[in-house]
Amino acid sequence: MEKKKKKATLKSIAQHLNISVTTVSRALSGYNDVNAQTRQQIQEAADLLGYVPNLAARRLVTGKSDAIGILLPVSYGDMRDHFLSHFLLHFGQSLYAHNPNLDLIVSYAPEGEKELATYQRFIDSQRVDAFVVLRSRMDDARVELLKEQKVPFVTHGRTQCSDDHNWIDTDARAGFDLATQSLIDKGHQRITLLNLPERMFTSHLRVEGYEDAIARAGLESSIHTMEMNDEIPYQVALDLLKADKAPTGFVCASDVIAHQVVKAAKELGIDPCKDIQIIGCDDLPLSHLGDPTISTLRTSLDDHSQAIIKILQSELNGQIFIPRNKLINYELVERQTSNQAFSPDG
Amino acid sequence: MEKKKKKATLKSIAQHLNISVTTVSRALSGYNDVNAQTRQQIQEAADLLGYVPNLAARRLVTGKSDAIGILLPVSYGDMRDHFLSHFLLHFGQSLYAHNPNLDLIVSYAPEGEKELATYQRFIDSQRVDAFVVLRSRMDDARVELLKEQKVPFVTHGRTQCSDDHNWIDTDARAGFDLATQSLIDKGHQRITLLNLPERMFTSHLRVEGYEDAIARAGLESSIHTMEMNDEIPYQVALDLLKADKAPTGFVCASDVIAHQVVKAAKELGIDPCKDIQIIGCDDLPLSHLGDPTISTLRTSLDDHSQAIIKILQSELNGQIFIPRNKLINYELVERQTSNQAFSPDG
DNA sequence: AATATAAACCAAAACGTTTCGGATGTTCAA
DNA sequence: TTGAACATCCGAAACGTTTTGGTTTATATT
Repeated sequence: MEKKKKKATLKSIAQHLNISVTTVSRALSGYNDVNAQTRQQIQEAADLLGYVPNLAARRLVTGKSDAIGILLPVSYGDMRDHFLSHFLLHFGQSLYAHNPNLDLIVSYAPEGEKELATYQRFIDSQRVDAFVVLRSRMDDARVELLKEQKVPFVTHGRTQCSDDHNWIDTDARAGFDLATQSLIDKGHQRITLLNLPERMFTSHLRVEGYEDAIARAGLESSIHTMEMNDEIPYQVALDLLKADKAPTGFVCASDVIAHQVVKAAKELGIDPCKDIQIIGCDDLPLSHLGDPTISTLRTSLDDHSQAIIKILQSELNGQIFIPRNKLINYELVERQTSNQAFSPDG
Repeated sequence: MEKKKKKATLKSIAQHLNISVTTVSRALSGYNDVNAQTRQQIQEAADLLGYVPNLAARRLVTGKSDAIGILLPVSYGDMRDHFLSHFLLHFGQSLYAHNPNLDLIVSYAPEGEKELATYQRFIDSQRVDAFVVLRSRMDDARVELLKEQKVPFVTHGRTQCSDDHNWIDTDARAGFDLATQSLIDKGHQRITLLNLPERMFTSHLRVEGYEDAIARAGLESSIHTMEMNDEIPYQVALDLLKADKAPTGFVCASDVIAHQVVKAAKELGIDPCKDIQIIGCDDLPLSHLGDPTISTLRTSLDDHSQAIIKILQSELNGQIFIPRNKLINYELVERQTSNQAFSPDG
């Protein structure tokens, strides 16, 4: 009671019980070379004094930081990324649920010349035990750096050399096959894929899935690639819908694109739920609240987080390195733009 | 060259230059009791060897962690929060821009019995120098705890006792005055406020702003309070629109509510841009992409982040404690649901 | 009785900083 | 010539852990 507000340390517990610091330390970390009764006394004293280990001291001596780092790859104009921001929230939660003593350290390293230097500083200061690398690129210098420095990491998205590092990714191939097939099943004969640029690895996978389904049905492939903004997909959709033999089925790489197809259709007096049908991807909030509600391919961010954490965990414990990976399934959520009967005569 | 892959430390620099550790330390931290030439030599050696200070060691001795903590107040069913997730992204970015050596540590402490214990553990382990407290509540135990333990913090949102702690908040009073006034200026005679429950402090401020404008114009106040979900606001809007003397102007506490008003209006054959007009709040992505696009009150998340960081900074440097605060302005973004001429005869 | 084994404990070193309290030599005013 | 003031440097302690390499005592084995 006289120790007042002083922070409890191993030493203070030790002299409180007239015992050595070593024993207190070993008792609290569960070593078995301490007598059951002694351990209990120590535990009680620790609880009483409200002992919480000083992490800096522990980290200094062990060299481990018990922290995971995420260096945000966003740049300034790029802050509205729905996936990234929600992923962060989910990952933080999942990490805590998995182990409340693991810290998540969030910093910032936008693509560019200073990107690698930022990673290097992070590694050197030993702030984190492992990284989660977001927005992985085909040819990703971050991956090379981390591999070379032997820092554990998991990428979100595959890269060129996915064989020799950990990654998780969405199964875009299966997902876009599924979406395309569902339109085929409804009787669509002309189905188009509105895709994003090929610099992203996923874009290729979307093409593969789409073409798998198209080929199975003996239909003709029709793919349009575009940047995603508020204007271009809208124009593309407008042109497509005005053409002869316009497509009736639209599989879109993003809900944002799907939404612009809806807009273009409305403009032309085409019913976006019956005359044509549309499936997007990512299940953005606007998709289930809009008018019409937009069908979409959805993945669970919890699945993403869980998968990453599982890999991280085995990585941090394991002695030998085995590259691990995990594909996350897409689920087709059928909403108004694809859950009604298709009337090809529209 | 022979030191190969060994990590550079103060000691290694010191013996490399045949000089004391103290001097190296003081040179690198910019003290002025070291000769200019010596300092330069040290700096060069440090750069050459790629010296990066070991943060654990520094933290151990200084007792400072150079880290800001955010304990997410979300619970599991509650992960879709648009503000929170985007705020996190922005804040991380802004913090880095302000000082790349400050860590942001994200963990998790949902409202409930364990909430305070989580904070306490965080404080005791000295992981962070300061907290950002999100989703502040009127009567907030976290605030009490942090005040008592004298840990610096800023709340996002005011509390009962806002006088004696740091906070930032949106200026909901001014914002809702502005929105209401803009509808008045368009000629609306019956304007209703669709508000969120009063347990949130902001709800009161919205009422004040709304009533200020209504009173100035000599109109009649009409307020409806509801939970925000996919059903209730829709029903409320439906009932309101069907009634005699239905309101023509709708000021909504959230874009989600605004959106449901649009939906209800469409259902009843009422034009949500001309027969009635609607202003939401928060500028969710669905608002500028939807059909119609929804007018909204917007704040800049960068403003939020900057304000918090500024307060944090003076808090961490300052010796005497002066409670600081900052109101963030709302900006009225006029889109289709309020940027056309109003035709009251509809 | 001697020796091996096991159980329980501990002193001291180490981790890499920062900082306190000088120490040394040089310069300048009186 | 004295001593004060300054510029520059440094040794050693401290921060709170973990871990190494023991020692001591009791028990089991030969």
